[in-house]
Amino acid sequence: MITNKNCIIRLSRYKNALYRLQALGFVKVFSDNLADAVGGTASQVRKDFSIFGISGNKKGGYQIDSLLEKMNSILGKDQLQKVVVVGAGHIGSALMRYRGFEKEGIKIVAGFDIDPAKINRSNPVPVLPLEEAKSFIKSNGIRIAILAVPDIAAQQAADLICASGIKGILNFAPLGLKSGDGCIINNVNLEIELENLIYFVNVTEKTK
Amino acid sequence: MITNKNCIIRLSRYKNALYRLQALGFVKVFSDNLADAVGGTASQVRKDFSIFGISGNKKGGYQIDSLLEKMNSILGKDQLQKVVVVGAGHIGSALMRYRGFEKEGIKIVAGFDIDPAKINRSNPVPVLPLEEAKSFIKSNGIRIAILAVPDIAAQQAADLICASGIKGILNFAPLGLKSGDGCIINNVNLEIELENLIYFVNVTEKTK
DNA sequence: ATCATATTGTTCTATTTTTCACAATAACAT
DNA sequence: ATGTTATTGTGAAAAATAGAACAATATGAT
Repeated sequence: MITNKNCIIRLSRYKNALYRLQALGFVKVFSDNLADAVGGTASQVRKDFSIFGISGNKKGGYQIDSLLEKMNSILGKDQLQKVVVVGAGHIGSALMRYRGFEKEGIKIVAGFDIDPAKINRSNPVPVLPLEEAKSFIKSNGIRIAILAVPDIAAQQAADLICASGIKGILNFAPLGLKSGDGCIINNVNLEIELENLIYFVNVTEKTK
Repeated sequence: MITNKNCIIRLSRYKNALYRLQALGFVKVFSDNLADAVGGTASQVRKDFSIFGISGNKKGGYQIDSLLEKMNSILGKDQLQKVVVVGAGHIGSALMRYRGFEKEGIKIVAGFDIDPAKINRSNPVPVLPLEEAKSFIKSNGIRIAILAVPDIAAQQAADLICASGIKGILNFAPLGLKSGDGCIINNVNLEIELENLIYFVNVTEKTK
């Protein structure tokens, strides 16, 4: 089993680059093309492919359509992924309206909030009371949730949805969460991302 | 010079955890407390500190306030960071309204968009025409930008703001950008984050 | 048919990152 | 004062990751 997160992230990037190349009319691709496209080395592309059991043709490179097929299968994109958003504040609402997930086979099917003012059952993506989250998640077999609640509420909300059957949480709360049982948490911390960027901008300024 | 991005990210996490501990009334902290708080090992906490030249007291742990002072200085948080958002769509607008940056000393001072319908000069965070970005960035000495435009427009927008003096871009467009000259690009790719989460949820389901 | 060439796939090497282990030592107890 | 203990700080070991190198080989040229 592959545990290298960066490796999986590269796989996603390869896939995205391949779609762009395909749209431009390319049918096959070489490891160095792909390396260029995602900003890596040709060696690493081939190494990654080898890890995933993807093979090409000596001197002939890789067929883009068959590459995409394999990658999509590895990434679990052969079936629509239904996702819920917990927290309908600025970030949560923006994610519910964001169209970028559709082309990736990811569909946000509902949002949840404790604030009655945020409830709206007739939205394209309905926003429901948090109390309904458990039954909704269970009856729809949802496994993935996006958590976009204020940090104070984050752990409690995480516990709730984990107990409801959620297996993976993309956490936007600026706070590390404890995940009980078999629930995986990936953090997207915008403050930290910006801080990080600021740090590297500062140090490169200084050393210049 | 430290080039290890994860190390800097951990530093931010330590800092955030320290603020929480401080709010709870703690005055000093030990490496294993911090490790618990951020989900790491005590060894790594001490090693990280050692890398940054942060030292504590044998048997006495670390004084939280002095730790925070040093970390904030390393992370460049001794001065307010002014940031602009390019692209006032769902994500861009949500970021402009997001309050979480303030407490980190990060202030979004303006947004920019090409769509005249999005322009609003009287907003708390004004949204201005993209044509004004260059002069605004230059005259206000902005170094950091958040890029939240559709992928088609991303490279062009990145080039524009780099040429205007931006030194670091937090890129939300689901696309790797080429950065000319001395501009650093950090990518936040939500589709890839979700894909990654789905992958790991799938593999842990299978192996269970 | 043979040769030259381009490209993969994989092994081996180098680098980076994390973890372990323990000496040094400050605080506390007796 | 002396001894005991808890905790840091760091050097060395281990693990993980990335990169280089090159043999294998399919393709196309002559």
